Amino acid sequence: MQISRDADTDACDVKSVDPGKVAATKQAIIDPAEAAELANLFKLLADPTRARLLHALLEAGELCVCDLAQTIDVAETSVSHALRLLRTAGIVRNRRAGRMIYYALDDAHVRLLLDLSLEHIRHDSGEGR
Amino acid sequence: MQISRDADTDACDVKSVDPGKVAATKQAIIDPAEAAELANLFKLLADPTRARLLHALLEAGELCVCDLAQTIDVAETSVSHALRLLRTAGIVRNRRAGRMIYYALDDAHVRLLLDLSLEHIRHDSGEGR
DNA sequence: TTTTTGCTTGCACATCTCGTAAAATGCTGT
DNA sequence: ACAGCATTTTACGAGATGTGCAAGCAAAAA
Repeated sequence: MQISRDADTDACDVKSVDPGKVAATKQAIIDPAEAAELANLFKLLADPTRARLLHALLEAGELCVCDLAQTIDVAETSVSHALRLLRTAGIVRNRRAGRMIYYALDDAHVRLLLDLSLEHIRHDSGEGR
Repeated sequence: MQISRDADTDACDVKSVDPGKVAATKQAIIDPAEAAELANLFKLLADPTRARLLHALLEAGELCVCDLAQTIDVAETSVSHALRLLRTAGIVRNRRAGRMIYYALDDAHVRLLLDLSLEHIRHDSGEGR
């Protein structure tokens, strides 16, 4: 069980139980940059307010900020802050109509993510760990 | 469909632009408890270390902690912390073999989420909105 | 014009999260 | 028993995050 010393990815002596598998997996997985991007996407969904906001838009199609705030029962300021993040990330889109601003979902992948994860938690509910 | 003023959900005078849509959406979306659960699921994926960890397990099938740490190039302690969260949430499963502990994915939904979101960031790269 | 309405932004604060270091646990081999 | 290794746990500090308040802005109403 000698340890490969060539190290195509790392420099000195590191102990691996299965160096071959490590090397193979190492180049199969996403790089740190992609991982950060992926994490940022999930971070946007990882907040109750934003999750409900997105779900509301998924159901209603389009809503102005005040109705959105009322729907999820959160202060308008919070909603605005949340929407800003989602807008910057390209997940929602907004349209001005007079003094109101209507928001809508603008990302097909996010719809799927929401649906899939809803299914997940609903199937898992009631299971102890 | 006139708007009921009794307010089954809110108390006093709140201004809605489209009260009907608000009421309809309000009962169609997830409640705060489910939203929190959903957010917690996404929180687990919303970290570069955990994302790469999961992706590594997705590719390799099963790996011990030290190999996992080496694969994603992170200190074993950090990996252990990350795995604890994933294990508690039921996303990964572990098996002891001698002094090593092997981890593997234990959630089909999470596989789909990972794949779907990878597709997302790979399709969106370089696209402006 | 001035006022009001709908929304956004900047700031302060409390809270949470992640990684590191150090100590503890559990298993193997001598 | 003891030493050594793989992993976990605890404690702690730096950084990030969500929310409310108050001020700012833009469009409609007076």
